[in-house]
Amino acid sequence: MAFRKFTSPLISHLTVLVGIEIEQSRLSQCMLSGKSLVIKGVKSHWSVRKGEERGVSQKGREKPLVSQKGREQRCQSARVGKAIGLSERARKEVSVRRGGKSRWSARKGRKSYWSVRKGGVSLLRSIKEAAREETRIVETGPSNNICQITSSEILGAIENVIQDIVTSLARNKAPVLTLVNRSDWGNIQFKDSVGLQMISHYTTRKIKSDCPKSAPKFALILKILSVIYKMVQNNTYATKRDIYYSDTLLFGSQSVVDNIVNDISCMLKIPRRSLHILSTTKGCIAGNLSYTEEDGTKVNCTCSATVCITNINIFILNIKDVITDAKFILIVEKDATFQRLLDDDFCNKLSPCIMITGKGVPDLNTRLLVRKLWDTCHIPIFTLMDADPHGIEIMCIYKYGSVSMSFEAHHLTVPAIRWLGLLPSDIERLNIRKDALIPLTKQDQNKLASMQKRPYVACQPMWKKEMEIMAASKMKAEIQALTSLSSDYLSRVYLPSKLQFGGWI
DNA sequence: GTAGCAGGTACGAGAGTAGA
DNA sequence: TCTACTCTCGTACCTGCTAC
Repeated sequence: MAFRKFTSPLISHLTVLVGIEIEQSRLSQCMLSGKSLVIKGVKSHWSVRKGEERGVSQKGREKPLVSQKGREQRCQSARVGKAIGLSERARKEVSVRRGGKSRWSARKGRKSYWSVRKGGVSLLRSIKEAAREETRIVETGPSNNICQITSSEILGAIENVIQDIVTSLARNKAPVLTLVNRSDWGNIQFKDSVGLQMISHYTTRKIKSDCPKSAPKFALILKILSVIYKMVQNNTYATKRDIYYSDTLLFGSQSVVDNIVNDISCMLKIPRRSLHILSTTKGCIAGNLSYTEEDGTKVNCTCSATVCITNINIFILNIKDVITDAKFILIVEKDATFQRLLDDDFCNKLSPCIMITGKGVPDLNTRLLVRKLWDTCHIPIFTLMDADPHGIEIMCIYKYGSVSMSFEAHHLTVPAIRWLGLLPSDIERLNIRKDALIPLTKQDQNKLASMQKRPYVACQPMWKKEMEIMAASKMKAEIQALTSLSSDYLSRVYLPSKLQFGGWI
């Protein structure tokens, strides 16, 4: 009786939150017998398993949970925007660049940074050497196989969480959810071959259902778990934004949903994409690359007279038949620079290559794609970032991952990535005008100082030196600062020189 | 055509708060 | 008082809409 008295109202509340109808009479039997929970009212994951055996319908994937129209509009507008070529800002930049006087000829005769290196090696040779170096690095790393998690495993993991909650209720204990401290550097270790990685004995935090402070979060976690459960069952997809808009009053703000989704992903040890939560297309790719998507669609990113830019979507992980003659991959921080290099036909002019931009901080899809291409092609990957603390930060996210997503580092990082530019030492070496530079703000300086303390900086003495140069000069520079030298200095001089003479660190 | 704003993807740091 | 946790704010990048 005591069991029923305690569990009935709570289970009722719980089932409303979770959206899963649990047969109470069977539940109590399960509690006593230790058998699995009986869940009804929604399609059992067993039927999903059977569906998997029959083959999952593509149609289901094309029918997300909510806001399908809105997402399609966003993706469509992005496609159209890219297809027409330059963005508004990029066009503005081009107009500003007109009239820029080249200073390259003026620098002829001055002792060059490059001349210090004994005899310039050819582009192909230096790149091949770099590739061999990267291969040696990755060989020491862990397996690169990205495991695919089945729907039944995901549903099972969620059911285990619910079962633990119900078991606590049955024992007259307030249910508690245990989450990993994702933002704690103490839970992170640095491995040169992987990047930032979560340690096995990480610290956790408790989300108690009987504590006024954490109870709302406890409920929201269950709510989102139920959303994920249904999406996995029905093979539908949604963005975090979609989930937020499904009940804005309940969630309050998008950041609440963002945090909980990441917490759930970390708690279940299941990547976010496997939870059927995807991101709006953000990254773009162009260059010497073609592949076949999971549904058989052939995608050609090859740059030619008509620029072809492909948006990076959630299904990038399942691409096959990757064909490329590219000698290297160039990751560009900003979309404006990406567009400018496409205008200059950089992908074909120098040597066939692939260009990728994550438009600032990269989303998961872009990071997955970089990793996928690295695993598939084994060609050198270089980054072109602003010479400021945020540029370095973004590069580190590609190379070593982020703290909060360290539990997925194996699938997202490429430690072999090299910093091609814009290096703080380039600012003085190229004699970039002072008025093209920007003073470091106090926040920039704080960020730089905190980054210098990070574990991966210790094993990158060249990076450390560049950071020290930036800290000492108290100045930063955007990639666009190179246009103060000449309008096409970046694609005509800077990048070819860097690639030819191995100007990366 | 341009500027401003809202909203989208990320990230981290630090202040504030509640509980032990 | 200390610790753990949450929330806010700031950074980067972008697009789309609206008013002028």
